[in-house]
Amino acid sequence: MQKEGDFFEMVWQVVRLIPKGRVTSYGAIAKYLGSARSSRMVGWAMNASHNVTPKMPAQRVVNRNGVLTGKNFFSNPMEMQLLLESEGIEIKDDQIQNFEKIFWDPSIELMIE
DNA sequence: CGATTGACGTACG
DNA sequence: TCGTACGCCAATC
Repeated sequence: MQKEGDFFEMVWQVVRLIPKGRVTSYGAIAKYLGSARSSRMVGWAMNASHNVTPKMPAQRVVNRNGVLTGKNFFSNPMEMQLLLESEGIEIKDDQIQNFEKIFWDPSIELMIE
């Protein structure tokens, strides 16, 4: 039935697959879905994620800069950082440290054959 | 129904 | 190298 939300569903599914202590970017997810330039749609999908269950670790999704751009969309902006820090991710000034090291690329980790 | 915005990213100057 | 403009697609005004 929710076929009109296939794109959103895919985004949510990928986000749920993000391992603990790892993060990914909107562009990576969009690229994995086949539309690297549709990164905005990923953001929209996350915005709709508030109405989806189970709640996905949206805190693990950041922009390509490694900055917590969507922290303002959480119940409490600092909650996003706290959640990431709780997973072992180091954050400084809303920016993820060692972003390249903990970066989780679905198109690579999920291994598209 | 048309125009604007939006949790981004890439291209161009 | 940094700043600005444009593009994607969908939802909202």
